[in-house]
Amino acid sequence: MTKRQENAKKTKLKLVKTALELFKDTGFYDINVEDITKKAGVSKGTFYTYFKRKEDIVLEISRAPFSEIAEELDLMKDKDIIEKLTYYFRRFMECVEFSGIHICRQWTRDVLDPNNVPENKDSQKWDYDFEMLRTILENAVLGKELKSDTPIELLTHIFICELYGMMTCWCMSDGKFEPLQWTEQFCNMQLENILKPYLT
Amino acid sequence: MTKRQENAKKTKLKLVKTALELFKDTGFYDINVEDITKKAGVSKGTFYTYFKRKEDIVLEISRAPFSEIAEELDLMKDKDIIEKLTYYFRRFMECVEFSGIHICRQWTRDVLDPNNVPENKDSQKWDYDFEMLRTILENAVLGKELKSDTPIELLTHIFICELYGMMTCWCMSDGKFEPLQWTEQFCNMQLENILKPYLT
Amino acid sequence: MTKRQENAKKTKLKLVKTALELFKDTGFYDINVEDITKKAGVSKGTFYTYFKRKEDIVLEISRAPFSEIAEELDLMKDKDIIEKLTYYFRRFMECVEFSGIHICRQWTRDVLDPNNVPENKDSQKWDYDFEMLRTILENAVLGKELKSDTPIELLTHIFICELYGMMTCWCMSDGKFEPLQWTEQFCNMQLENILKPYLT
Amino acid sequence: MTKRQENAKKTKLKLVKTALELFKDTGFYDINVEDITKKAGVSKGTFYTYFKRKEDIVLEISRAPFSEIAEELDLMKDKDIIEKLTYYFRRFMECVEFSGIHICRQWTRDVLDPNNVPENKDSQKWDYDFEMLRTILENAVLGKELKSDTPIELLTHIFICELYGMMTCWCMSDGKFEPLQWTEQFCNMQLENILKPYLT
DNA sequence: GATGAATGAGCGTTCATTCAT
DNA sequence: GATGAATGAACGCTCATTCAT
Repeated sequence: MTKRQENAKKTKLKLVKTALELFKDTGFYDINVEDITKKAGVSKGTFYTYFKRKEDIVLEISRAPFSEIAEELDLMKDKDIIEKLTYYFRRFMECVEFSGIHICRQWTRDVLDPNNVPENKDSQKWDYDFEMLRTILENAVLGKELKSDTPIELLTHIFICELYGMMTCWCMSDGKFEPLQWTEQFCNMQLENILKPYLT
Repeated sequence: MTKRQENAKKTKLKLVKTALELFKDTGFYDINVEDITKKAGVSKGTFYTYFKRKEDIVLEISRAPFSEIAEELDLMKDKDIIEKLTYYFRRFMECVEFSGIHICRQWTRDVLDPNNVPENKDSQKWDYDFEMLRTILENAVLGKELKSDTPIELLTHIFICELYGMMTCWCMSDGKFEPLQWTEQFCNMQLENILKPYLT
Repeated sequence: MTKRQENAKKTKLKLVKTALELFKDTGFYDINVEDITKKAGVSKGTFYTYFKRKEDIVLEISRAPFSEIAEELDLMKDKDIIEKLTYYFRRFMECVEFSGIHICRQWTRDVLDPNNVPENKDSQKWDYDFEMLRTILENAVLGKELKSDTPIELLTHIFICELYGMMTCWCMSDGKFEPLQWTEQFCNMQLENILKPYLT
Repeated sequence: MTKRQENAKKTKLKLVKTALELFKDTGFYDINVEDITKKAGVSKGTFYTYFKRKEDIVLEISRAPFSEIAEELDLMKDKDIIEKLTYYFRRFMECVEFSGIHICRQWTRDVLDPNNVPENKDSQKWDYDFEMLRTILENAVLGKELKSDTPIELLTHIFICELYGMMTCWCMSDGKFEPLQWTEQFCNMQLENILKPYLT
C-alpha cells in the first residue's frame, strides 16, 4: 500500500467515524455532508471521493459492528446452540445500541426504499441478519445438536422477529424499554422453551 | 352542526384520506403538501387550516384505525383472554398493513423526535399500545382468568415486543415476511405456551 | 347612535388598542391580523370591516396621540412662542415614545412607499408635522411675537429636523439616547438661541 | 490570491453591487434573493455562499461608503474643526443619499432587531457614527482647537441628532427636504454658533 | 355586522452533488 | 486525491384578503 493509499484509507475511516458520532446525536436527516466533512477536517468534495451518495456512508457505518459478530461466532464452535444464540442475541442488541436510534431508523428506510441500494440487494439488512441466524441453526443441525426435521425457517423467523421487536421497542419507548436487560430475560426464559422440541 | 362545520369536517376528512393514499404509495418524505392538497382538490393553505405542520396529519392517519380496536374489544367481554389477545394481535397487524410501510416508519420518527407531539405525551404510540395490552391483561386478572400474581408488566413487554417485531420484519423484509400469516402462527403456537403458567 | 353603531365603535376601538399593544412589543411585521383579532376577541373577518388593509390600522394608531397635541396647543393661546414650542417638542417626543419604536419605523415606511396611502396624501406624517410646526410659528408672527420677516420655512425645517433626529436617535441607539431628557436640553439650550434674532 | 479566490471575490462584489442597485429602486422587502442573483448572473444558491441571511448583504452595502469617510478625514489633519465637521456632515449625507432611502430604512431595522447582527455589536450604525463624531471632537480637544472642558458627549449628541434628523426628513418628506442643501445651511448657520463657546 | 374556512401567491433557505482548478 | 465555489431543484409554511353563510 502506497502512502497515498494509506492516507486515503485514513481519510475514509475518519469520515465514517465522524459520521457515526454525528448521526448518533442528531440523526441522519439533521446532519448534512458539510457537517461531516467539516468535523472530519476535509473538504466537502472529498466526501464524494469515497461515497457516491450521502446514504452510502450509512451502510459503511452499519455493517462494521455486525460483521464482527460473525467472526466471533466462528470462535465458539465448541459451545452449544443455546449459548451461541444467547451470545448472538446479546451482541446484536449491543450493536443496535452502539449504532444508535437514528441509524436504526435509517435501516428501515434504506432497505426498503427502492431508490436506495438497488444494485446491491445483498446489502439489505434483513437478508443479512436472516442469513446469519439461519446459518447458526443449520450448523446446529449439521452438528447434530438439533434434529434434522427442525423447522429452521420458522425458528429463524421467530428469532429475527424477536430481535427486531426489541430494537423497535427500544426506538419507540423513549428509554422505557431496556434492550440488553430484556435480551437476557428472553434468552433465559424463552430460548430453551422454543428450542426444546428440537434438541437432540 | 351547521353547514359550514359540516363542510369543514368533510374537507379535513378528504385531506386525511388523500394523504393516506399518497403516503402508502410513495412515503412521507416523497409527498409534499401540495401533492396532497392538489389531489384533495383544495388549496395549499387549506392544509394548514387543519394541520399545524405536515407531520401532524400522520397522527390523524395513524390513530383512527387503532382506536377502533379498543371499541371492538369492549364487545368481546365474554370471550377468554387467549381469544382476546389473538383478536388484538390480528387486528393490530391489520392496522399496520392498512397504514402501510411509510406510515409505520413515521411512527418511529414521531414518537422519538422530541420536537414532535410534545404537548401530548399520551399520543405516543408505544405508550398507547402498551396501555391497551396491559389493560387486556389486567382485566383478565380482575376477571379471574389469570392468577393474581401474573407478571403483567413482563407479559405486556413480551407481547408488544412481538407486535413491533412483526411490524418491523414486515417493513424490512421487502415482502418476504407476511405479517398476518405470521401473527396467526404466533398466536397458535406460542400464546398459550406463554400464558399457561398464569391461567387459573 | 344606535346600539349597533355603538358596538361597532367599541369593536374598532378595541382593535386599535390591541394592535398598538402588540405592535409595541413585537413590531408591525411580526404581528399578523389574526394575532390582533384573536387578542381583541373578534374574528379575522371583522378586521376588514374596519380597515381596508392591514397597514391602515397604523394610521389610526399613529394619528390619535398627535392630534391631541393640536387641541392642547389651542388652550395655550396666552403662552409665548418659546413655551408653546417647548410644549410641542415635549409632547411630540412623548407621543413618539408612547407609539413605540416599531410604529415609528412604520411611519418612515408608510409615508414613502408609493403603494401605501396613495389616495390620501394629507395623511403623510411629514406634511402633517410640518404644517403643525409652521402654524405655530405663523401664529406667532400674526400675534406679533415674531417679526414679520421671520424665515418661517427655515425655522420649521430646523425644528422638524431636530424632532425627527431625536426620534431616529432613539430608534437606533438601543436605549443609549434618552429622548425626553434630550428634548428638554435642546429646548433650554438652543430654542431661544435660534429664535432670538426674530423675537420682537 | 489564486484565480479561484479572485473569482469568488468578483462574484461577491457583483452581488453587492447588484443588490444596491435593486434596493435603491425598489426597497429591501420588495426585492427577493432571486431578483438579485438573476440580475447578477449567478444561481440562487451562490448568494448563500457569501451571505448567511438575506439581511446580511445590507451590512455589506452600508459599510463601504461610510468607512471611506474616516480615511478621508485622516488626510485633513491640517484643517480646522469647523472644516472637518462640515466635511463630515456633507460626506455623511452624500453616503445617505448614495445608499438610498430603502437602505436607510433597513438601518433602523438592523440596529434594533436583536436577531440581527447579534455577534458583532460594533457593527451597529449608531455606535459607529457616534464614535466617529466623538473622535473628531476629541482630536480637536487634543489639538487644542477646543477647550479641554468641552462637553464632547453633549456635542456629539447634538450633531448625530442633526445628521439622523436630516436623514429621516429626507426619507419622510418625499423629496421636499433636500439633504445636501440643508446640510450646508446647517453648517453655515449653526455649526459655528454651537461650537463658539468652546473654541480656543 | 360578524364569522372563519378557503385561498394561493410568495419566499427564504437548505443541501446533495458537480467539476474546474 | 483534494478542494470549495457554484448549482438549482425543492418545499414547508405564512398570511393578507375574500366571501358565502
